[in-house]
Amino acid sequence: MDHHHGCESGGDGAHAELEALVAKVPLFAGLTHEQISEIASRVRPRVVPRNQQLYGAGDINPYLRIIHTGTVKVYRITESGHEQVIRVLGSGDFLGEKAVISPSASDHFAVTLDESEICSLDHEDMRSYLLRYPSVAFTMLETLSARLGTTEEQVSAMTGEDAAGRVAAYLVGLADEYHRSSFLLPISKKDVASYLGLTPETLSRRLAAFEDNGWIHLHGSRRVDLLDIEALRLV
Amino acid sequence: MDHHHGCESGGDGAHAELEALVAKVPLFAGLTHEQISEIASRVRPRVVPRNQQLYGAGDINPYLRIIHTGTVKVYRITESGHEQVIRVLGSGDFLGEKAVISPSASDHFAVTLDESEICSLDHEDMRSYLLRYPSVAFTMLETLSARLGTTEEQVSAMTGEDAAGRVAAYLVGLADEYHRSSFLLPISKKDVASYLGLTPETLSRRLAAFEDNGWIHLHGSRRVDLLDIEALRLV
DNA sequence: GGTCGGAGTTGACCTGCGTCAAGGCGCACC
DNA sequence: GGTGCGCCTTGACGCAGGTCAACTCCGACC
Repeated sequence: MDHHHGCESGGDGAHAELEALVAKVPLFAGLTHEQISEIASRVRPRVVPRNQQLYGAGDINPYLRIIHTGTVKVYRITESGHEQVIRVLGSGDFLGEKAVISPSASDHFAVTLDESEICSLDHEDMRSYLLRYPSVAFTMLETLSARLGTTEEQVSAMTGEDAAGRVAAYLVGLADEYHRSSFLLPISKKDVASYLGLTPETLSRRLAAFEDNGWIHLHGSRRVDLLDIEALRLV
Repeated sequence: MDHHHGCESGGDGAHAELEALVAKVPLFAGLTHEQISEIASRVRPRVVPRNQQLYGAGDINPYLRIIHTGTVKVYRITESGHEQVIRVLGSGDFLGEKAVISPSASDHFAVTLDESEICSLDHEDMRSYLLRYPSVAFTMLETLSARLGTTEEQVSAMTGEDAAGRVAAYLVGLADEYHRSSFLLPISKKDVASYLGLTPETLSRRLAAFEDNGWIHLHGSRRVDLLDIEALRLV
């Protein structure tokens, strides 16, 4: 199997591959071939190993990063040392936009969960695309607006739903996203717990209770089968 | 005292006033006089009484709204009936951008807390400004990015800090924002409690405890004097 | 300025979830 | 394929904060 990742540097062939990669990024959908080509020529592709920190709190992160393959976890650490998972990004998603929009030290961390192909774009370049290509800015607005909606939902779930409700809603949400009732958790249970604002112990107990009720079935440490989605929807 | 609100309809004088008003909106900062004038001619100004709902969950809210004066509370209601205050907007802020960016039924509510001057902009018009005037899109990106940061902080505070910590951080945040240690709460204590993910009872108890400690002084139902900001910063 | 309703306060109670602790186990890396 | 670390689970326990209830009080509106 020829591992010829598009994100590696090289000659003209590599550039053509890069263009194909950039063309697939939602953020750049709707641009002309020439515009794609311009962007591709300024992009810095890289294969990042698993568990690599992309940037941390306090860093002046100088790049907008686009994930081609792999998964990235974004989290913060509160003063009291508590780790809070903010969101998990996958193929086609971008991160580091905050520094592009308003340069400042980051207040959160980003780390790869799998080996990932990630392209980096310089701030100045990205700003110029935002100002010159309205569709890029508009797509970014769509994304940020959607993220804001998700995060707001996270807030209201934290106080409006109890542990069981949040866990059930999370599982049903995954099933909806994947269009099936059996799936692998995208992140470790520890991280799921953090994302839901719970301790791992509480998550474990709720899942065990769901399994006792015959609503779900757990397999290994990642696989989840939803047996009674309706019951889960009713919390 | 001549109450000649700029946001009322009328002849050319009113249009000039409208332009002045639009020119002051951060979202439109950096536009030329002509561009401002174009926007002003499409804007629908209105004086909205206190406690008026601007839109509710389920509505297809057809306008981007810009607040010239007054205060607007944005909140959601969870399935379990819990009210969660998401944010409070004031002079110069806008709301309803979500529907402009991705038309869909709203999932939250917006209500005025004071009599407010609010201008409405049609979706289609706003979209055209976003696509034609990059600075408008960029400013909106700045705003959404800042809101996202605030909301993410809300999330981590919910699970990372206890009630006292959240209340203290909120008070210190207000003092920073107003640059003084004595101020009026921008919203009712009930709404503050909701914003912080607490019950009114718990908020009341924490404030009482702070007062017992000599850290703050409460006056009437809205005035707060911070007597020992350092103690509050240490939770 | 009166009056009425909702906001705020205070108290008592109780429970859900965090904390601490200990043990098993899976998975990643060697 | 071994092995060891860190994830996951299970149990016991305590308490922060939610709930219910009763009362006060402010302030909006007439």
